[in-house]
Amino acid sequence: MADRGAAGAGRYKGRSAGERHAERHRRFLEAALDLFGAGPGYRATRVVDICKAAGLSTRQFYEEFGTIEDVLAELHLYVNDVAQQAVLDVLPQVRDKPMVERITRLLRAYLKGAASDPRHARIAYVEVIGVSPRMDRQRLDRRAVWIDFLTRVLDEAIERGEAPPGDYRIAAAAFIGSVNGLMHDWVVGWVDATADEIAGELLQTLLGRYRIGNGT
Amino acid sequence: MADRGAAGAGRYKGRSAGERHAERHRRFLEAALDLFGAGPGYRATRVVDICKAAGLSTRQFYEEFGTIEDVLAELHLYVNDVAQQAVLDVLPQVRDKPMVERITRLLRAYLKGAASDPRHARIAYVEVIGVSPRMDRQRLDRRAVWIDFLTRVLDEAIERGEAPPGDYRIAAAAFIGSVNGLMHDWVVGWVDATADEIAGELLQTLLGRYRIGNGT
DNA sequence: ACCGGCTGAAAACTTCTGTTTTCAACCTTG
DNA sequence: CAAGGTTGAAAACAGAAGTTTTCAGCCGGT
Repeated sequence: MADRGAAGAGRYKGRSAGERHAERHRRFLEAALDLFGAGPGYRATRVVDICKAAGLSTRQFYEEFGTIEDVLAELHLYVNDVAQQAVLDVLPQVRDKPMVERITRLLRAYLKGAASDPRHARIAYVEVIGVSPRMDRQRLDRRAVWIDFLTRVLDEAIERGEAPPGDYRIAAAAFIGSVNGLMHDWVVGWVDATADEIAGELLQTLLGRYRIGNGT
Repeated sequence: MADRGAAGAGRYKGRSAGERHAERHRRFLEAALDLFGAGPGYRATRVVDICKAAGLSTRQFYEEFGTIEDVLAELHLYVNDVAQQAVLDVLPQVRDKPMVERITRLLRAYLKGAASDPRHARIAYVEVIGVSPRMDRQRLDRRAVWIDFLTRVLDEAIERGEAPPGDYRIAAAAFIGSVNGLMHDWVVGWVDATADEIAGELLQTLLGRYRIGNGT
């Protein structure tokens, strides 16, 4: 009885089990990004479609994910992270700028991060909607982060006297709703406008609502 | 060979075939309004659930509707009609009022018509989203009507000098997106606010965006 | 009272997908 | 080069709904 267990998590084609694992995970995610974001969409995509696009088998799919919804959830977190990182990247550059410019640049950074890849935009604003209580929960969690962020920025605008004081909790939630609503309509092609026009429109909405610039 | 065909579309329990037909149609719709709008929702409702709630059989269901989606489509048109009628009802009363008051009352009327029955609100802002290309088409059609209406009201505000002139086509689309986005979040419980607060918020957004009142 | 349409419940049938299993070919290690 | 893990494709299996059919009983006209 030789040491059979030694081959347990053996190497294969030069890579370790974990590496092969991660590689397939990535291939599944990329296939799903195409299918969900530029193909038939989440609802119309079957497990076998993802497998075919990834060049892998269903058995391997179930080795990586529990359900197809897990794939969507992971993609949702990912596209959100990309947008968030885009905002964080410009944050230090606008620290000492006047509020109007600051908000303009932050908003532009967000939209660039969220929507320069149309597949990302479709997943973030269209495909994740109305899927399940679990996905709703994840969306709500992410939304809470953005509301916090927006609230902090606005509070500072008030402190600096660049916006009239007041309680903007509902207004912040409303603006997030506006972004989601407009972006949805834009992504599905109901609004005929360029990305810049969309950004300008959201900016007008935000500045107009908070009367930023004329701190009465 | 007597006149057998005479019994063709006979009466039954005092009502004609058409009346019995219409009655069942109505019962299916009411059951679905409850299930979609206050129960498990459209996605989680099965044909047998509607039948059970309506006290009818699946065979009768398929005599009235082709698919469960037809039921949703009919309810969507209905709840939209209710909201539209609410707006049309106040229109004559605000003809000669100043713009701020006019828009305030129209918006309040809309929200009252669309959301005083929570089942209606849920169907209009939540359940119809992301269902199918066919439902998307119907949503788009209804949305176009609202954009037309809003554009007409705003053009008149400009004519009267109560808003600065400009091209507001994108802005109108954006506002509709805002309404849908905020109402969605509110209906699913993500925004903790009263109906009046929601109305006030949307009003601030609209007036702020269009600078209504100070026709520069 | 009888005949035939109408009703409502249940069963049967169908289709679509998700999920698991099988199997032959393939790699790596000892 | 033999043994045993690894892979990928296909087949088998399972389950949930949608949809159609059946059938016993009810109703209304002749």
